Order: sequence, then C-alpha cells, then structure tokens
Amino acid sequence: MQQDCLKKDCSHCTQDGYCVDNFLSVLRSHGGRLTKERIVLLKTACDVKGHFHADHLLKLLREQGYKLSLVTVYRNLALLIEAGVIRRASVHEDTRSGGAWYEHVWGREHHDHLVCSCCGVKIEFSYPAIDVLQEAVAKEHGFELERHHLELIGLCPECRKRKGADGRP
Amino acid sequence: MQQDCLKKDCSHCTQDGYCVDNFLSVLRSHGGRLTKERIVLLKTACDVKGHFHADHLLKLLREQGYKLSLVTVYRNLALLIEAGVIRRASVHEDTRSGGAWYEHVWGREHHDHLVCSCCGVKIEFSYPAIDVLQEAVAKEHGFELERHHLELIGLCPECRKRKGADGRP
DNA sequence: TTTCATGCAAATACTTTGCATAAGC
DNA sequence: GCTTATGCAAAGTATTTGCATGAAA
Repeated sequence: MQQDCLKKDCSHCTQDGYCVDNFLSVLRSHGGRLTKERIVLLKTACDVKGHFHADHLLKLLREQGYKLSLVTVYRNLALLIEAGVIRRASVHEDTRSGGAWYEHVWGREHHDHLVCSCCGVKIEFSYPAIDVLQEAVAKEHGFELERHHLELIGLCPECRKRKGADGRP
Repeated sequence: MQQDCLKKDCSHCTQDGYCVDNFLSVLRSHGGRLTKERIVLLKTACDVKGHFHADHLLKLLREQGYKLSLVTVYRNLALLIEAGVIRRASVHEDTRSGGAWYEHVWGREHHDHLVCSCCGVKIEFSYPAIDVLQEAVAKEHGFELERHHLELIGLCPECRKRKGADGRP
C-alpha cells in the first residue's frame, strides 16, 4: 500500500487530481476492476467537504447525473476505506443520526471530532499531544496501534449561550 | 441526579448492594414505576463483568429464569443510562460486531478501550493525562465537555506474536 | 470469453412502535 | 381505578446477499 499516494503532492495522483492509482492497486490486489461506477464514486467521495452517509453519497451522485444504486455504494465503501480514500468516522451518538458516517481522508491530516450534544454540529480538531499519549497507552499494553476513534461530546459555544448555562443548570 | 449514588460506598445503595435509589429517582422524574422487570434488569446489568449487547443481556436474564422480552430490554436501557448505571460503549468497528454494546458504570472509574482489530479482545484502560488534554481541547473550542468516546484499535500482543509481525508485514 | 460488478428484490440485523392486556401506585 | 409497562406482532432503518444480466480485462 503506497502511503505516499495519500499526500496532496503525490506524483501518482494524476487523473484529475484524484488518487486513482492507490485505489487501483487495492482493486488489483482483489482481482477487481475499475468500473465507471467506481471512478465516479472515488471522485465524489473525494469531493465531499465534510461527513457523509451512504445514502447521502448516492444523492450527490444522482445530482451529478450518475445512476448507480445504493447497493453499489455500500459494496464500494469498503474498497474506498481500504484504499485510504475515506474512513469511517462514526461513533454511536445519542441522537441516533442514522447509520455510519464517513469522511474522505485522502490528502488530509489526521483529525478527531468535537460533537455538540445539542445541535449536532461537528468540529474537527487535531491535537498531536493526545496522539502521542495514545501511542504510549498502546505500547504499555503491548498493542500495535493501527488507528483510533476519538469523539468529544459536549455543548458547543452557541448552545451554551442559548441555554444560558455556564456549567451548572 | 445524585452523583454520589454512583460510588461504591454510597449509603443510598442499600438493596442487595445495587443502586436502586438512583434508578428510582430517574423513574420518578418520568412518572415511571419500579416493576419486577426493571429490578432484575438493573441487577443483571450491574452484574455483567464486561461488555454486553441488548440480546446478550436478555440471554443472561433468561438463564436466571426471568422471562422478559427483548423489547422490554431495549425500552429500559435508556433508563439505565439516564440513571448512570450503564453507558453506551460502542464505536463502529470493522468487524461489525452487531449493534451497540454497553457496560455498567456504577461503582466504577472512568475508562476507555483498546480493541484488537484481529481477535476483537477489548481491554480497558484509564489514562488521566489524556482526559486532561481532552478538556483542554474542548475549552480551546469553547465546548463544555459532557463525555467522550475513545477507542484505540490495533493488534494485541497475542495476535502480534501469532502473526510474527513487529510492525512491518 | 471468462470473470467480476451491477441492479433488483429479498433477506438480514438491530431497534422502535401500536395496541391489547397486565400490573404499579 | 387511573395510568404506565409489558409482550406480541409488525414496522422501520441501515446494510447485506442471491441471482440474472451487463461490462471489464
């Protein structure tokens, strides 16, 4: 898996600026084929600004005039994850927001999320010190860390203001 | 909500050592009733050592001779969470383990999880320094932190050994 | 021209809801 | 006795699977 290909300036990523090469190598390793559907899925997933659900991605594709089915979206999300193009970013929330959400990861730095428990707004942050400590914890337990999920849930500034609370209700 | 009641030495928790009082106050605030089903649910949820799913909890109840339905379990999990007896501990994993998992929280310190991506083993840890940094991040963004989900995913010592990998495949 | 991907429909898994009956308070 | 909880069956939502057709390689 060519990790370099996830970077913005990767020389492999020639086709319209999308990381087709990385995706291709994953397909090849499965004996898979590069269909039209997979190409538009790749591009659309990369173009999404924020977070998306499977059906959201389908809607975006339909709006662009492509006619693929939700089944195909589901079947290919796994490939896109394996290719390092997107990642699963969901943690079960109280407000069961319906299914898993994803975000594209290609050409982006690692980050985690702050989620407002009231309005649901999601804010990205990255805090290298936390990552370092996570590595320390993993090492302490003999784990070889692959990835992590961190979601901080609380009240965003707006909701705090609106509720007139400063911590005590 | 009497936070004290979550501690092991809480004087309210008289009935067989279970935190009935705290659960009761939540019920009362909803105009709810303390049924037999809710009592055994409370006890069984507190007795589970590790993590559990809704249907797992039902099985445990059935094994003890109680005959409640899965619907009742689902309906009361929300109450148990509100009473601070259990919490949702699930993060979507690759090995779709089927549904949300819970764990009881009453009388226990806060902790997070290390999950093996290979065998699925879950190890609890607590690392106050990480919690402190999370508070810092929240403050930085004007959030009032309520809770967080942290799951570190990687290879456990056993799976590393078995795979004969030291980091490079 | 063989093999794999797609789309449809149906199946599955988890969770929630409507309604009649049973049980707290 | 009033009102809420339970259990059943059915609905709902997110996701997966079987199978025939269509498209890559």
